[in-house]
Amino acid sequence: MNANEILDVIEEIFPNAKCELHHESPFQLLVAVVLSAQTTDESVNKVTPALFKAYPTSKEMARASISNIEPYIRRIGLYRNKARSISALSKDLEAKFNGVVPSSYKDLMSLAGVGRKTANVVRSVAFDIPSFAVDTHVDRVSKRLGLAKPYDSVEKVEEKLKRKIDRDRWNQGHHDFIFFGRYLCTARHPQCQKCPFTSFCRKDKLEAYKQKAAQK
DNA sequence: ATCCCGAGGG
DNA sequence: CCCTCTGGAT
Repeated sequence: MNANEILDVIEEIFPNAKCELHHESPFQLLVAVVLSAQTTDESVNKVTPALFKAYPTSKEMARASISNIEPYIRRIGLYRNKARSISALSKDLEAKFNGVVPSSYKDLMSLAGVGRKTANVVRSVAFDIPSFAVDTHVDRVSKRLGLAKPYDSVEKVEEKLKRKIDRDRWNQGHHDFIFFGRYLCTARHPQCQKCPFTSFCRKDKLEAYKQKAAQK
């Protein structure tokens, strides 16, 4: 089964895969994605309503002190780094881009706390530019399904997925993999009974590789 | 390679 | 108790 066929099957199981981070503007999406690092989006959605009510745009966020931002996001973890990031990011957005979220990798990744993965999500969801963000779910699922090697970096995984999947399916395919990884092919106790791909799954090989890499 | 870090699930 | 959650900067 090739990558496009795998997507066909996943879309039968999860017909409504989409971005689940609540936001009302590209700026709010950008902040929500930064907050989502190592955190479930469900947790992010619990804190963003109050945060965005207090600071709806980069203008208000840039004026807030970090110590005023922290209480809003403390519950999601990594909160000091994240408060510092969204403060600096908002100030930069005002100063360099007049508060308008840019769409190029170069401009997006020049912002505090924004790396390749966050830039890809913003490009895809806010601007509908074909992109393929590789996060923990996409990385794990791609390697279990044999679309990437266990030792591939996230950059290499992104490159391979973009090569193997039709360009007009990149944005939807990203969310398909996320839903598959979040709700079926989970990290800890995947529901292999419900999985249509067990005949070629490489979960065991991936875990063996990780074991080996963890020693030393 | 390590650190940041709280919440929720098993 | 232990693991995982749409990472990024140092």
